[in-house]
Amino acid sequence: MPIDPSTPRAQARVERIAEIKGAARRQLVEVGSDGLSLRAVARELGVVSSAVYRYFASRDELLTALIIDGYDAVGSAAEDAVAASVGRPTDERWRAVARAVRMWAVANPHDYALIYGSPVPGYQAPADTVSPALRAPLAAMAVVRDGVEAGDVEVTPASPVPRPVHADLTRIRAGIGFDLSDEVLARSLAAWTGLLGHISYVLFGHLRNGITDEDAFFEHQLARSTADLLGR
Amino acid sequence: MPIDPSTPRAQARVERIAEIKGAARRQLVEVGSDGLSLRAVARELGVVSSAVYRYFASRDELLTALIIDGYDAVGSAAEDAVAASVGRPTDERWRAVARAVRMWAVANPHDYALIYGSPVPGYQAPADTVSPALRAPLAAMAVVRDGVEAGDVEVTPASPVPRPVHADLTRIRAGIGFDLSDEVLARSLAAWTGLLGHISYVLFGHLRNGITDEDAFFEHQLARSTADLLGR
DNA sequence: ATGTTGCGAGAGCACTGCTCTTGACAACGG
DNA sequence: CCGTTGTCAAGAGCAGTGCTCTCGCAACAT
Repeated sequence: MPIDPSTPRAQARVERIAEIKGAARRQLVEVGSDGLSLRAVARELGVVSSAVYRYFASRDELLTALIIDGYDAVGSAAEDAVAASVGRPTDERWRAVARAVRMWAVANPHDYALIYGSPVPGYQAPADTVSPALRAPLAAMAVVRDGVEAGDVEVTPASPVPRPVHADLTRIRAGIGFDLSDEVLARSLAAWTGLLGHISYVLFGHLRNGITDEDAFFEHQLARSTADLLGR
Repeated sequence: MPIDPSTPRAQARVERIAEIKGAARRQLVEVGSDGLSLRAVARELGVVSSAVYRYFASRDELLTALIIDGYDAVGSAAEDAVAASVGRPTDERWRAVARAVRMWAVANPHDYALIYGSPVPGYQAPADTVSPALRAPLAAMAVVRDGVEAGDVEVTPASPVPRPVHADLTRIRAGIGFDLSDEVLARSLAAWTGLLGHISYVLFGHLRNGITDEDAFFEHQLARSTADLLGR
C-alpha cells in the first residue's frame, strides 16, 4: 500500500478529509456535538452519506478528529501567548496564557464544550488525543517553571504533601517533562483547573442573570488566582 | 381541570412519572444523556413509546426533569453538610460542603455531567431550573457568611473592585439574598468555580494517567483553596 | 346510567448511523 | 498502449430514533 503523500490520489484524499472536517465543524456550531450528523455533512458536500465512510469509519472517528483539532487549536493559542511574552514578569505571562485560553473558548464555545465539557457517552478517548490534550496545560506550566527560575514564584511549601499525593505528583512531573516542586506543581494544577472551572461556569450559562461584563469579571478573578498561584 | 392531587388518577399519574424518571435515570448511567431514548424508556416500562408522551411532551422535557432532580440532589447534599456542621470552624465547614458536592458528583457522574457539563445543544434551560440550580452554591455561600460573622474570614480587600464588576456583584448579592462584601463574594465565587473545575477535570478524565489517589489529591487541593478563600 | 376524560396501542413520517453491493473511473505495470 | 488494480461515489436497505395522529377502552365524575 502506497503511503506516499505526493501521489495525486493521496493529495485528493487529504483535501477531502479537510472538506469533511470543515463541514462537520460548521455543523458543530449550529447543532452541537450530539446533533452532528454524518448524513448532513454528506448533504452539505453534495455527496451521498456512504461516501463519507471512505474517510471516517464512524461518527465517533470524525468526532475524535474534531476533538484533536480542538486540543491543537487551544494548545497553539496557549503556546503563542507563552512565546509572545518571553522575558516579561511571570504574573503577566500567566495572565496572558489564561486570557488566550479563555479568548479561544469564547470564540469557539462548541469546540471548548467538546473537549472540556461532558465526555461523549460511552466513548473512550483514543490514545492519539492525549498528546494534543497536553499542549495547553504544558504551555501554562512552562510559564510557571520560567517563573521559578526567575525567582517570581514562592516555592516554600504551605503544607506538607501527603505520601500518595507526592507519588501522583511525581508521575505527573515525569509526564510533563520538566521539574516543578510538589508545592508549585500542585498550585499550578489548582490554577489550571480553576481557570477552566471559571470559563466553564460562565460559558455554560451558570452565571446568567448575574454577570453582564464577563471580561471584567474574568480579569478580576484572574488577578486574584494569579496571586494565589505565585504565592504573592 | 382538576388539580386535586388526592384523586386516584392524579396519584397514578405522579407514580407513573416517577417510574418514567426512574427508568430514564437508569438508562442515563448506561448510555449517557445523548443516548437517552424515549423508546427505550418505554420498552423498559413495557409500554409503547407514544404512551410516554402523555407525561413528558418531549425528550427535552424529560431531560429537564432529570436536570432539576440533579440540582435538587446536589443542593440537598450541600445543605445537609452545611446543617450538620453548624458551630464548627469555618474552614472545616467549607471543606465539608465541598466534600459533599464532590462525593455526590463521584457517586452520580452522569447527573453531574448533565448539570455541570456541556449544555445540551440548542436547548435553553427553562426558568424552573434556576431556583434548584442555586441551592448548592447558596448553601456554600451561607457558610462563608457565617464565617464572616464569626470573624473567620479575612474581609479587607486585596485589590480594588472595578466599577462594572461591582455592579455585577451587586446584582448577584441581590439574587442570593444575604450580604457579602465584594471582596468576600468574589473570593467565594472563585472557590466555587474552582471546586467545580477540579471535580470536572478529574471526573471527565483529563487527569487519567496522572492521579491515582483522587481522594487524597482532592483533599490536598481543597486545603489550599480553602486557605485562599478565607484569606488565611 | 351516562357523558367525559385520561390513557395505551398502533400506524406512520422523517430522520439517524451504518452496511453491502454495484458500477465507473483513474492510476499503475507490462 | 492496454489490461489490471485499487479507489471512489451511488444507491438500496436495516434497525433504530423523536414525534404525531387516530382510535378504542376503561376509569372516573355526575
